[in-house]
Amino acid sequence: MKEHDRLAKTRSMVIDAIAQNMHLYGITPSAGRLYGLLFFSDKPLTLDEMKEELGMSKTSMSNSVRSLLDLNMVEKVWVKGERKDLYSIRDDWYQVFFDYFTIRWRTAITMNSTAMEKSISKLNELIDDPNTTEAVREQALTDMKKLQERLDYYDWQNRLLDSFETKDILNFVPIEKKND
Amino acid sequence: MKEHDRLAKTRSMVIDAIAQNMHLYGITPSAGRLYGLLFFSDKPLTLDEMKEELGMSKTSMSNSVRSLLDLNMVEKVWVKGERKDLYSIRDDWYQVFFDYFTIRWRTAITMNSTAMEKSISKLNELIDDPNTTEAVREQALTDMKKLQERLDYYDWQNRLLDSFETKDILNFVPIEKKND
DNA sequence: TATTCCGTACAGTTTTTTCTGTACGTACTA
DNA sequence: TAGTACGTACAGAAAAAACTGTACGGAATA
Repeated sequence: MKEHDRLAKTRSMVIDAIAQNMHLYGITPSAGRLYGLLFFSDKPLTLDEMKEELGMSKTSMSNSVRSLLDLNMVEKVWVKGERKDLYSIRDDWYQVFFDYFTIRWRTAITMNSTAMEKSISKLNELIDDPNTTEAVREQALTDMKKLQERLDYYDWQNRLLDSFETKDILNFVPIEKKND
Repeated sequence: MKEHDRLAKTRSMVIDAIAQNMHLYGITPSAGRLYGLLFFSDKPLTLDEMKEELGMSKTSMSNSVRSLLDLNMVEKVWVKGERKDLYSIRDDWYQVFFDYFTIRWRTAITMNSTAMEKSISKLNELIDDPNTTEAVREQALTDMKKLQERLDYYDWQNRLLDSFETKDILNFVPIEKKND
């Protein structure tokens, strides 16, 4: 069985690396290991198989799978005559990469933008209020300028994310590398 | 003091949003709050001022500042005749954004690529070994193909990151939005 | 040189997150 | 309809992370 060990060791080295870096996607190392397992698996796996393979509880597998599903990194597969749910890795890496930004970054940018727009509106009220002292009005104007700059930046980020979502970015950075 | 409260409330709303979304950069909410504080501060702050403002320990401030420094989100400022270290936010947002990918993503991609290249090399040995059974050889070939595909994907990511690092991306997604 | 002040390493505590086992709702089977 | 199998909600346990106070090394001051 020496040769199987060599194969397994090779796999686990890669899985370790993947698991360790999965935090970039907000995924725990455990879910990262699961992802690595699915990466090498040539057939979809059930929760019980995962549990068996990783020596963890079924509940953990269920949760990990969900977090991977949320990011479209994994998909549920239907297999005729199989009662259990089956999951396999989604192998269009580029789409997964783009989805991550659409799902996580877009949300964050929107949240921040919304808060800042609300804030700007409140600051405007404050500035227009005749009872506001000059010192406060000045401060409000300074804050508003900062917020406005930041909103411009978020607008840029949104446009970058647009190019991900539409895959336009691939015109600029093509999948096939230029042969030069 | 009603007007100061309104100003403060407006700020804290924005700071909350920032703090909450800072996890995208692998920054804790606490460090995120600090970042928000520095965002609005019109002068560099000392650790003691931060500690005072956020009601946390100086040690925490020290750690938070370091994590922000690591990502180039904050910079140490020298002020004549001041013994304490002063820190202010780096306000070239775009650069900060690019730096994040250079610092965190590039590292991760390199780690994964290295592991996979090593793995491929081991698999090649296994394939060349005359003692290897046919079943294992086949499996090794399958694994190798997967790893090779993944390496191509990492190469694409690296090229995307190159365009960030060189700021070439700004030719594709310009800071100034087109007026259409 | 002695003294004071500053930032951080370190160890211990608190808080948060992750993981597990049990229990339950739903869907398939007989 | 009763029984079985599956996935997940929930509560508690274990592990990890964040936070604090103390103590120390190094730099500025006197």
